[in-house]
Amino acid sequence: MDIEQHKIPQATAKRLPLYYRFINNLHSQGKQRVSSKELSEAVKVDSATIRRDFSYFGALGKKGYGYNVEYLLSFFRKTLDQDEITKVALIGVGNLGTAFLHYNFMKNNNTKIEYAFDSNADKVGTEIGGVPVKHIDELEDMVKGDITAAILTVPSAAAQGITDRLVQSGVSGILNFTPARITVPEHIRVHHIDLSIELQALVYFLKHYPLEAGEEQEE
Amino acid sequence: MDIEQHKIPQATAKRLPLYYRFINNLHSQGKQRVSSKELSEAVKVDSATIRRDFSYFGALGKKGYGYNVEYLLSFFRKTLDQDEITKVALIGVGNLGTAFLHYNFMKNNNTKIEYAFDSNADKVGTEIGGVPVKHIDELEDMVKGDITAAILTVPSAAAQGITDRLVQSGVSGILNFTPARITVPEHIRVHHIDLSIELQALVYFLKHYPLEAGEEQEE
DNA sequence: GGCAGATTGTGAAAAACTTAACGACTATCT
DNA sequence: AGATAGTCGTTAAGTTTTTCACAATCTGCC
Ligand SMILES: NC(=O)c1ccc[n+]([C@@H]2O[C@H](COP(=O)([O-])OP(=O)(O)OC[C@H]3O[C@@H](n4cnc5c(N)ncnc54)[C@H](O)[C@@H]3O)[C@@H](O)[C@H]2O)c1
Ligand SMILES: NC(=O)c1ccc[n+]([C@@H]2O[C@H](COP(=O)([O-])OP(=O)(O)OC[C@H]3O[C@@H](n4cnc5c(N)ncnc54)[C@H](O)[C@@H]3O)[C@@H](O)[C@H]2O)c1
Repeated sequence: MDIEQHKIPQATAKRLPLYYRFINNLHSQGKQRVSSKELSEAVKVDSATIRRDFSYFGALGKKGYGYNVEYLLSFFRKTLDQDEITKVALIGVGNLGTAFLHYNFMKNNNTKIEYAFDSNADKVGTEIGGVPVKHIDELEDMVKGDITAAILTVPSAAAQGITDRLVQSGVSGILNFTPARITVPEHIRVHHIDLSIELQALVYFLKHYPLEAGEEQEE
Repeated sequence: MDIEQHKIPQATAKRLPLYYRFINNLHSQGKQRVSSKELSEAVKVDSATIRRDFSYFGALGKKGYGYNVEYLLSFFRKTLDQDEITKVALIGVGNLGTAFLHYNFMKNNNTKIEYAFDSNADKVGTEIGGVPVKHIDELEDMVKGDITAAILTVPSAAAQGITDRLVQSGVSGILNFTPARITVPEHIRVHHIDLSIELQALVYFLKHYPLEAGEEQEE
């Protein structure tokens, strides 16, 4: 299973959850079939790209017909491992961390925030959005063996230190919201989401890349 | 100025704010010069890529020496228009919106959230993080002519409706945090930041693309 | 049963992006 | 002064991703 999976381009892999969500929507609406063109309009991805993406998994559709929503859904559910839940920890229950805890990532999602951690005694012991907030000293004990990935929303000065501890505790992926570019061993995957940079980049594009008719949109 | 700017690859443009931030840090630390290799370690971008990126703007460095931090900083400040402030509005003062309001985007940044808007009467009239919260009915009046971009943090059901009103009011860029893929006229730029998808994609990569020594990290 | 129209899957081309490699140059040490 | 250890800018190669365009083939209808 894993050998063939490796053939799937990373760009495609990143779009899979997006496809999954929209197929899910269609299914809830009772739609039976969908074409790459329709899907394209909904998710704002070129229809040829969608067909190409799907084709990496074999022939999911039927010529002249399109894709069967039910079949597509069950296929993606399997492919995205929607049936097993991945446990996640969140570190840093501040403004951003609290917002995430209130948000139910489980909805349409195979991930669950099991624990949150903070160094602030006022927050420890509370429960936010159904997630218990633990003291950061308990990090290693709670995470070890159980938690696959971590969401990092601590102040940037603390980012590297916490990262090292997460790595020590066996976490294999980190979603880093701090502006710090953290250093990790090679087998650990880090995705950076840098909100200030996103905003600045948008503004830069507005000024320097005025959109003409027919131009591209970004992710 | 704009004609030549268009030669800069989008991938490069997205990295500029990142470079700017780190150059700023170096400058604060009193560092005089920096090499592409050092910068590479700090921002986790290949040093060849950095040299290539910088070279789109001409010869910013000196062979055998590196880059002068002071010069680099002033160059990027100019290029990223750090001297003029771009006014931004935030729509939807919920969990996520509130977190953003508390965060000072002005710090190291040329953007300022001028107003926030919400439909909830309890929130209207308050001030969060120094930003006044207005009623959504005032959107058109406040935004018109004054605001360049908007941060969208409303429930996804409201996203398209608010988007249409933003477009009507002359906003030219939207940072969309809702899962809805909004439709806009061609001259409007939308960047989607879809946090659920980011988390799901990370998990997918962990399962299907285990990192070997020497492999790549994602943004 | 057959035909018009729709839509896929994909080969091939193009575009976009990254990386390697190296000539030219700087700074510093002996 | 000459040797040594960097370092840039850039050319060229490599890689990844997107897009075009169309034969193959299925649907839906008559
Ligand atoms: N809030 C935003 O909109 C926003 C935007 C962009 C980036 N960020 C980044 O996200 C991160 C969090 O931002 P925030 O606004 O939520 O900050 P915050 O100060 O509100 O929250 C940080 C939390 O981390 C906790 N903390 C501090 N040190 C800790 C440690 N060593 N171990 C465990 N917990 C610790 C604090 O007690 C606090 O609760 C920051 O790095 C910030 O730069 C935030
Ligand atoms: N909170 C998260 O961590 C998170 C994560 C991923 C995605 N999102 C997305 O971000 C968006 C906001 O999430 P949230 O958790 O902040 O939701 P929320 O419900 O806490 O906040 C939404 C806010 O928008 C306001 N609102 C509703 N309709 C409005 C309208 N027509 N005009 C103006 N304001 C209106 C509400 O009063 C509320 O204050 C949602 O689309 C959500 O899916 C949030």
